[in-house]
Amino acid sequence: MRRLAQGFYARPVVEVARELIGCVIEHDHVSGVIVETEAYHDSEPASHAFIGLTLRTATLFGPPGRLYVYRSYGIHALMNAVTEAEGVGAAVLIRALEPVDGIEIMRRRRGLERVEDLCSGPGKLSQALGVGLSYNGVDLASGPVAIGPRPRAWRQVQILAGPRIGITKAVTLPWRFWVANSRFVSR
DNA sequence: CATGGGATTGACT
DNA sequence: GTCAATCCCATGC
Repeated sequence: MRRLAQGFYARPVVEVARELIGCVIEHDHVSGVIVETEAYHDSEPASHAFIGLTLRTATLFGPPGRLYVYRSYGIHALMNAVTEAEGVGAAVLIRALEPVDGIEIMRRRRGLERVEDLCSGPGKLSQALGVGLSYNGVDLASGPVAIGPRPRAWRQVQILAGPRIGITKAVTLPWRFWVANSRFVSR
């Protein structure tokens, strides 16, 4: 699969979050189309990067086009694509996929049958793809996880925007994007 | 060194 | 609708 170049990520995070909708994410022959994203930026308190550069946030402040993976609620691995210039802490959380390849592998990893339940949440899709904490910092342009451009059929889909989910600060920013009428978005 | 919170999920009432 | 699981990391003593 042809991959998005680093320049794609080296732009304002909200723009990248919107444009990642419809793109394909792939790991080890398992793949899906991104149908839901959220943007996070160090200027607003919902972002992990808001506290500044620490051991945890180092990947966020690093070069764009890398993967930021962290553990949520002690249980789940959540995946983000790092954006903007090095030194700015900004990333796009991948929140849901429409499964494409390796659906049987996803079912085995998730222990579930329904296709709509495999990747319809940020913790679910990491498990379905087989991506864990050890992937923090890998380069999306050359590493084991790849993101490619929108297939032709996905170039015209309607994208909606609204408030982000599951946060307690900056709750009104409309920085969540999703495909209208998709059965594969979270919730 | 101890503590507290969290960008979630699945099970249960 | 409610709620617990579970662990990494930042912070404070």
